[in-house]
Amino acid sequence: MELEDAAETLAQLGNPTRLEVVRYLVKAGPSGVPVGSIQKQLKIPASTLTHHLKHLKGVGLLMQKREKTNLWCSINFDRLHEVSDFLLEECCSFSLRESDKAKTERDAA
Amino acid sequence: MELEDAAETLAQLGNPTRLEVVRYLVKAGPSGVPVGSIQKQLKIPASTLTHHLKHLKGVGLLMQKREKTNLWCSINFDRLHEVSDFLLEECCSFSLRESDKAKTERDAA
DNA sequence: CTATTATTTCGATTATACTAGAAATATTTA
DNA sequence: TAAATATTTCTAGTATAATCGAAATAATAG
Repeated sequence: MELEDAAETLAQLGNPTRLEVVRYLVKAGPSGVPVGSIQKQLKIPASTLTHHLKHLKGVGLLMQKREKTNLWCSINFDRLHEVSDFLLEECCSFSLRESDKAKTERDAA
Repeated sequence: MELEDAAETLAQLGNPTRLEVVRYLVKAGPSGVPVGSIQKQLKIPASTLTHHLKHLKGVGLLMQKREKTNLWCSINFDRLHEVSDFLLEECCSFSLRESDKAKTERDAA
């Protein structure tokens, strides 16, 4: 994943309303939920929700599939993993050291 | 990690200049680098860099320590893990299924 | 104290994002 | 076709963020 792409994806995740939607969709699982259900459950005005869904779709985090009058939304878990992986790339060994250091410092206190 | 907190942290990571700084600091490791080194290496104007560092510090991603005239910057790896964990919370089992499904679809094609 | 180096504050410009009501469009059912 | 439901587009106000040059401030060394 390229830096520009990762930054754009993270920026989209960085809006509280959108992150709430993402969390909701993650919990909904692969089958997803209709736009209207998200709107009612999270109490987001329809036009605002559409706006945010467009953003999430734009960075590939959201997949949509029409069924009758409902538009079903689901999270692209692979994409979520990609951005998460970008953040942790090459830092895990350092991270362990930091955690250990922090723990050591806490124990000493 | 709370949603509002995670969103704010992700938003800060969602700026390409800041993400570049973060990546640079991750590679620099726990010992970190002085502000001036970041500025020269990534060719970011000093005032712009200060602005972004303040943001990263504000969400706890950046730690700073003065030594002589230099201000050393290092990444808070634990914090980076926290936000990464928030993204993947409760979605890993789904994610595997999605990946498998995708793989299956590719194999079928 | 002065000079040097490092970093920050100030100020101003420009651009982009969030929000949501009202109206429009799409999709299905009767 | 008409009615009902679901979703999107349009529009506009408001707010916040990114950028960076110039000047100011810190911190050290001589």
